[in-house]
Amino acid sequence: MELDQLRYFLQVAQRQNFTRAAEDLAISQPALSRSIQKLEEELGQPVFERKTRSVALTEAGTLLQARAQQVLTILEDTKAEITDDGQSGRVRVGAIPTIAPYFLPEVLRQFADAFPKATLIVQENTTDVLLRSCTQGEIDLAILALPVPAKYLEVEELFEEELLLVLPPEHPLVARERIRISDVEPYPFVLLDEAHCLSDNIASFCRQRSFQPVAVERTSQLAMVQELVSLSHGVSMIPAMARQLDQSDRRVYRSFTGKKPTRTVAVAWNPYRFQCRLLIAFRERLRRQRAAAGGTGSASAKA
Amino acid sequence: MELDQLRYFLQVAQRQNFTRAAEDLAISQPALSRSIQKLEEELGQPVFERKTRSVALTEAGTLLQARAQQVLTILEDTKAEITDDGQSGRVRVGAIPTIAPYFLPEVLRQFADAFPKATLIVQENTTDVLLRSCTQGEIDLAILALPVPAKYLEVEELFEEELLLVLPPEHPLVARERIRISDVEPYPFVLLDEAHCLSDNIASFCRQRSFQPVAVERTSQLAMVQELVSLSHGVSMIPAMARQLDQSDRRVYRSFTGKKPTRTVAVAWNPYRFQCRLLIAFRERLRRQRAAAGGTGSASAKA
DNA sequence: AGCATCCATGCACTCAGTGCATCGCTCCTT
DNA sequence: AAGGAGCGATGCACTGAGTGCATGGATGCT
Repeated sequence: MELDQLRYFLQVAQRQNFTRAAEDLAISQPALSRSIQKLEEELGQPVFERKTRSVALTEAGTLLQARAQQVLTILEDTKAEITDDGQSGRVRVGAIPTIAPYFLPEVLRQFADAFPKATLIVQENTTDVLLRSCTQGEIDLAILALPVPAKYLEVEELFEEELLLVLPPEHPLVARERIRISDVEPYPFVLLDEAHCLSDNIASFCRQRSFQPVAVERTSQLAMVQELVSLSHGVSMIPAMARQLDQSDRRVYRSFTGKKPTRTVAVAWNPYRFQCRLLIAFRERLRRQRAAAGGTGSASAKA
Repeated sequence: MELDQLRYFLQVAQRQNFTRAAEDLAISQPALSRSIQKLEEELGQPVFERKTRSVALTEAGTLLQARAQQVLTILEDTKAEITDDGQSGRVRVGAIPTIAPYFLPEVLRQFADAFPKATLIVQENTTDVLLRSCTQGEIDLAILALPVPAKYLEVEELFEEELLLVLPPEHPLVARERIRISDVEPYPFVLLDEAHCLSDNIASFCRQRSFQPVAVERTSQLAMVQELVSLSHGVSMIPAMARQLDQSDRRVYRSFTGKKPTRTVAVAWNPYRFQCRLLIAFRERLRRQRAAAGGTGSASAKA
């Protein structure tokens, strides 16, 4: 049994397809086939069930997948731990799409300046994918919004951030001095796909006020939501950090009067993995950024 | 990093010597040197400190040793778990020298009959070595006498066994109807090396009766103790199971009157490792043997 | 029926890992 | 002080495991 075999195996298991996995691994498909064959020969039974259009893990394969993952993570962490000089290394950050472009760039810039030898890798994905990646050691930490449904992960809250009402310029509510959450109930919403946790945050906040926002349209990007609001397709709620970067005058942001809707931004990581000094430094920077981001966010909301 | 490199590394770490390790691994010394060099190159620092007469682990090496051990054990167990058919496989048994030749052969014979496809490997060693081997996954279970000073190991008592007094035929105590433990205090003892736990068992038992046995001679084998007793070098105490196999009439065995000295035979194993069906079957056989061995032991003691 | 997709197999090649011979260093012995 | 033994490192040549290319064989889609 060789480590390459295990890496190959894991890729095939993930892709459920030899050809694609071979491409990912930058080897030829025959080489991959033979490598897996050899592994199966050694184990005395197949790890994949070859179906006509794809492959599936056998029982043995499922067991091997967990252990192979574990072994490779241990070795990777060991290597990191030994070579940890606090300066060079790799930090793989995951963030949800409604945070990434608004919060990360400044942190990344500062971090890259402070640690020029470090390699930063950013992955943008939905909460569930990020948490799985974090658990499996594919990323080192994830920046997302509460709630975080994950056992075995350490979660630290960074800051609470206001969700602002965004309106088309000609919307009747624009003229209002004070807007309460109940005031928006009659108006249709533009929301993100259900995969995005921001939709959950908004729905959850509305539910507390006993109404369900009616989505007339669902998009996959926050920028698209903003554009659709400008075109009067509906109203929406946008995190303060996204409002910061919005230079357009084709929409208007308003802070709610009374109890304001918020989301809490947090960082999650796998405490069972080795935490190199670079990682600890990165989390420290996230905490420092917290004050800044949270502060600006609120300030802007009041403006 | 390759698994072979880790295996090589562990062997060198254990032997503290490249040449010997190479012999163990059945590769040439240059090949081993280069393999380690490559490993060190990948880690960016040496794992061994080359001293003139031997090599020692560096800090990085110490860390790597633990992880490499862990990884190889996981993989070995995974393989065992996948290929576990309850019939074939390998069982590595360790036993202390004062149990091995008297208790194991019958168990091994029965087990080999019941599981002809299984491979049995027996290692005879002192308690501390066996426990370390068990923890590190070098053996699957260890048969020894209580107490077992090991955290992280599961211990199951098998049976309690009487320690018999063994005397030269012309010894004054031979004529006695009843011999109490205090009666042997004046006589010099022939004992095993201090490395053997039987010496501890005997010393501990005597200490409870407020005396320290005086050893005139120390040997490394129980058979040698028996022979020296025959030659009137002293008296000794011998486990009942060893008396069973002793056909000689050049020494006499006596059971103590009153509280009899005993030792408790137990089996220990590493519960964090995969327990293949063969292993479970082996332990089951040990338990069954318990009745037989314990029974015969006591019966003989009374005779 | 024809085509696309997917994994397995035949064949030739390359280079990483190995063994042999030897070097260089240190320590021990006389 | 000199010679020898022990130990790891290095030069060099070789071999075979792993790889890529081309292709086969099976299945499903249109």
